[in-house]
Amino acid sequence: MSQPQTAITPRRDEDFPEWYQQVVRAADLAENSDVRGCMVIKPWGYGLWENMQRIFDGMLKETGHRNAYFPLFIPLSYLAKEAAHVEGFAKECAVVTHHRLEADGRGGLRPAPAAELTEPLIVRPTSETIIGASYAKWVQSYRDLPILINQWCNVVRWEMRPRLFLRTAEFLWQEGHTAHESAEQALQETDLILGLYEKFARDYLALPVITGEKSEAERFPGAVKTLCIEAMVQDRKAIQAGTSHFLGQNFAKASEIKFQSREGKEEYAWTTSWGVSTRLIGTVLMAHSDDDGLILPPRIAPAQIVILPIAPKPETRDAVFAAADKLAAELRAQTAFGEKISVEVDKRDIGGGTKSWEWIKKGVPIRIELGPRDLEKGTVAVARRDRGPKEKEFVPNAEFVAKAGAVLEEFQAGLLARAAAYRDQHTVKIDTKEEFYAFFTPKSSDKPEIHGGFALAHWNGSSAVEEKIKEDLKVTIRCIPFNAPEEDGKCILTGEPSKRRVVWAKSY
RNA sequence: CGGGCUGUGGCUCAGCUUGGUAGAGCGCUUCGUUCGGGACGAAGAGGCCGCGGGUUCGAAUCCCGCCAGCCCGACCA
Repeated sequence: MSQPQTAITPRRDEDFPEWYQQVVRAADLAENSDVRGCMVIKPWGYGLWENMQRIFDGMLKETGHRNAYFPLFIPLSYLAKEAAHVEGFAKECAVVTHHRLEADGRGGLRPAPAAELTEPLIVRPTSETIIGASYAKWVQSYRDLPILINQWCNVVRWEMRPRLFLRTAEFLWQEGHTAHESAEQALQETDLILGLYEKFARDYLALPVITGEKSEAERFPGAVKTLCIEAMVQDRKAIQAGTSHFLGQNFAKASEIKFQSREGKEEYAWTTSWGVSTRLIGTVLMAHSDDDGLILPPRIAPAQIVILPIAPKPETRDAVFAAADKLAAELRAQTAFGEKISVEVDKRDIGGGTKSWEWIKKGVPIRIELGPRDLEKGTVAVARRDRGPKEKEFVPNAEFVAKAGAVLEEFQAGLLARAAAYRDQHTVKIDTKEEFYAFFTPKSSDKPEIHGGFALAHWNGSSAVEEKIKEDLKVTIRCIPFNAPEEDGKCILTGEPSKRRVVWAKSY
């Protein structure tokens, strides 16, 4: 029987979206549920999320934030308080209208007409308004500020075109909501959080991201200023991996968050909000994985090392299993990144090759095979997920235990370097309209190949230009990057003068 | 919500044009041989053919309606 050359079909270069779906499935991360647009996150995928939560939650705590929890349901009238906010979210809200069911006389159930709510509730698409209502009660004086609260929760946005992790009707995220005495302090908070997001993405998810500000067209509904981190994934599209919003006094006015200032005057508070979601899982997948499946950064892998006992003969089984457990215990006593190494021993009675391939597809950084011959020689067979699937190295047992942490750290650094090199390779300065259009136009239009990337090009600052380019090419401004030097140039479309290049790309 | 396509064991699909008692591969169970890289053989389990109606002696197959999913457009973390 002839095996496919790669564990995942199709390959990335053949059909990237389909490849993505197959990797999600092969890695056992999640599956579609019977409810359209909603996903079941399976233990391996949820383990990733738990690690992300633990890490980022720690970063928030260190910077003075505390967790709280606000209701899932929001009175319809709350959403209506901020005009731009309504505009942005009204189209995708789930609405609760009844509080009881009754028999419909045909063996089924229906909402009881007598139990209709006087005011419908919406399922939160985000919580600015309901949290604002609480803050309005909590804040009287400048002495009550700042309020620095975060919540981990689910939200619902009724999406038309769901894709596992990237865009689902229900998703998990954290949303931070802060209120401050001055615009400066709120802006500082917005910057602080963006910095945390960048660090989290780079140091833990191995994602090199561009930080910057969104153009008006891409701004959060109701925000004065939206900052973001943008990553490039392997089809060279951009993906917004996290956003931090300066809300000015828009939501404070809508929710009546007022306080008496140091000067004794009544003033509106200045608020921020910011979030990252389970979309990060999809981002990590698309940034690092290959044609054999998922590749996980060790710092977030639910298991960093898996031990596969090779017990061909029943009589060697007990000895091999015992040795595997012993090795696991020794490895767990070691550290990587200053934390205990996580190790799993897979004793399931299935074919050795099949088992190996399962873990390859799940993206475990290091696989250890331990068989009878190793016991005799005191070695282990080490395979790394960032090398070929059949490459393995026989290493003295003690030596591997001693250097396991260092290997994981090197693995993590390698992923980041590879992703950064890929991004840099596909980030180009473009100065003419012709070149710009050529860059973003695939050679085969019916089945577009992977093309494009990040284009750094000048822009006159007008939304009309953005709109035109979006219409022509489906390309948008991902951000106005912070690190870009000022330079004189001409708008890519109009030729008008421009002071700075912005990042253009197709996006998720 | 508009346009195109598809609904058949857990999964991927054939069968439908030309109606005649449900098929394959993978997966699953058991037994045996294997086992240091997706093993092989044998025997099994599993399906109101998306739902409802119609035509017919007879419908997975033809007709009508509905529902769901996928792809393409407008929206989005």
